[in-house]
Amino acid sequence: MASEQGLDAVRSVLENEAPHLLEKRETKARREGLPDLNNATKGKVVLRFAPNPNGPLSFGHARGLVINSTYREMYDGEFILRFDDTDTKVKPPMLEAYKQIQDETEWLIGRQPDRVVFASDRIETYYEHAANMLEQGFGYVCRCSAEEFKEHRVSKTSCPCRTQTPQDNMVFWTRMLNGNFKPGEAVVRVKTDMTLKNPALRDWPALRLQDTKAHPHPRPEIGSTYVVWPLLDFQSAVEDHLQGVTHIIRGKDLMDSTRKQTLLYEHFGWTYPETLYWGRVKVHEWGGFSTSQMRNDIENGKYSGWDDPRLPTLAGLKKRGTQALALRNFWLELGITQKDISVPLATLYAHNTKVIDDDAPRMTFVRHPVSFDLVGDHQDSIELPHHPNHPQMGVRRWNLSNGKIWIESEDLEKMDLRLKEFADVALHDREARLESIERLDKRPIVHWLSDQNSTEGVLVGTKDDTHLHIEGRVERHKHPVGTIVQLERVGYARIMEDGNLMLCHEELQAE
RNA sequence: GCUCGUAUAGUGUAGUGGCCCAUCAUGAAGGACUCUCAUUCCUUCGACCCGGGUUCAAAUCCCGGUACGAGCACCA
Repeated sequence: MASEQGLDAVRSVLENEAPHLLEKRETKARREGLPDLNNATKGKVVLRFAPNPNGPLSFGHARGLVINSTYREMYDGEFILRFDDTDTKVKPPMLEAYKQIQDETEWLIGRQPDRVVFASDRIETYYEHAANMLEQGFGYVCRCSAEEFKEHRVSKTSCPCRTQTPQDNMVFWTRMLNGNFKPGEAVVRVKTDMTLKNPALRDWPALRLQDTKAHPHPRPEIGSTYVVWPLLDFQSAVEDHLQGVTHIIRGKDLMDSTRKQTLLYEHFGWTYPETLYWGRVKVHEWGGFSTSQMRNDIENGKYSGWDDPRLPTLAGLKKRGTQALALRNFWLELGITQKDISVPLATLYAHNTKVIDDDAPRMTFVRHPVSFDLVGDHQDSIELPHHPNHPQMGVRRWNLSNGKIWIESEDLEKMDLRLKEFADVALHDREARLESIERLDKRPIVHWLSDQNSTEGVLVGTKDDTHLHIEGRVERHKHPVGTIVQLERVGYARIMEDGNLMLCHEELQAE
């Protein structure tokens, strides 16, 4: 009917016979941004992000920062940055990382955290809760070796220490604090249930001993002060409660941690925060990087530092010109699904391009340049816009009075070229003969450089795990260090401290 | 092995029983604009892991299978 009499005819029939069918269907709106939090009241939400400062922040850390701080904005709540620096041997903190992480946090989320907490400043507080736990009988000092306890965990049997009286436990606890035990000889456990289905939850360890003489804490004010240190599950659980954290959003690798901590909260009579998890994210182009592996590779010279652009650190990404907003948009788009995913860098680059293109002045870089002499009448100078879509950004003026120009060697295959914004030329030997100022035909348009307005320069970048190093001529400019420019026909680049250019989005041209 | 979790286009993502022959982005291909292989815009391509069940109705709920991931550290 619609095809024969038109839609209007159909409509009029419906109006008469079934008007309700014409009512606008309410289409499900695609959800914008992050989903609502459970049990969240505006103004009362407290979130935290708790990295170990054993190195600067990496790409993956950005997720925790972005998601948590975005919820802070959504609910007008509080965001805590907490340094979980309670291990001095396996993953020892790095002193410089404390400040760097705070700086990077501010860079990424655009504001300072509402609170900054150092776990290593709060050891006495954790002790109080440990003592409390022992006195109340839901914790005990276990003097079994790790191997011995493992057998108990597997066989669902209690170890001999489990039935000690609170008094005995307090005696052992004091001896732990006094350094009468060596690391490995005693540990404080939370009494749960040795028959729990999940073996990970059975009487889990809460505090242990560390040889802080041999491995002092890197913060000088802490150093070797303490020998008893809380483990993550205990420290984090107690601190979350003390700080009034209402929502925890973290990796699903910590799901069992939530269960362990919930058991502890039950003992203390506390209510566990709402918890959300995200799955693992891999980037196609990056293998597995661990903080300790990166540290090794930096020390042995494989990478130039934490800001080596080949590294998935925030510092490395920043050096390549990745914008904080692009990173935020990227993580917000992924959301908080529990799926394990693998994303290509192209996705991050797409976000970055959107952020930078409007503000990126155009510049010219001629790779593998070949010089030509202009032959024919031409003006002494030309003007080029800084940005084709934004005339208000002004123009750059090139001087052509010495008649010498540079062209990319890759463009020489064609003899007839259009020098962008200038003239049609024909190449012969090292001469570029002017054929027309007006564009007359469809010959390819190439970028080029006036000799007087360019210097030798280097374009660097990365290709997989190697450096890209392209010699060429770079246009003279007055942009400050750090400016993101667009090298026409080449790509976006960041102006570096040494005056060279760093490609923002690796890929193309394996040279 | 035990425990837990997840499965929607190439890659991500929306979707919590009917508005879904499935959203949005990215990607790829084509096109418009442009004196950049940029930006912007348009078009096209492409998916509900498998098998049962519940229901008038299932991507959505249940069960089973499969796949992938994580935890079972005196690391975080």
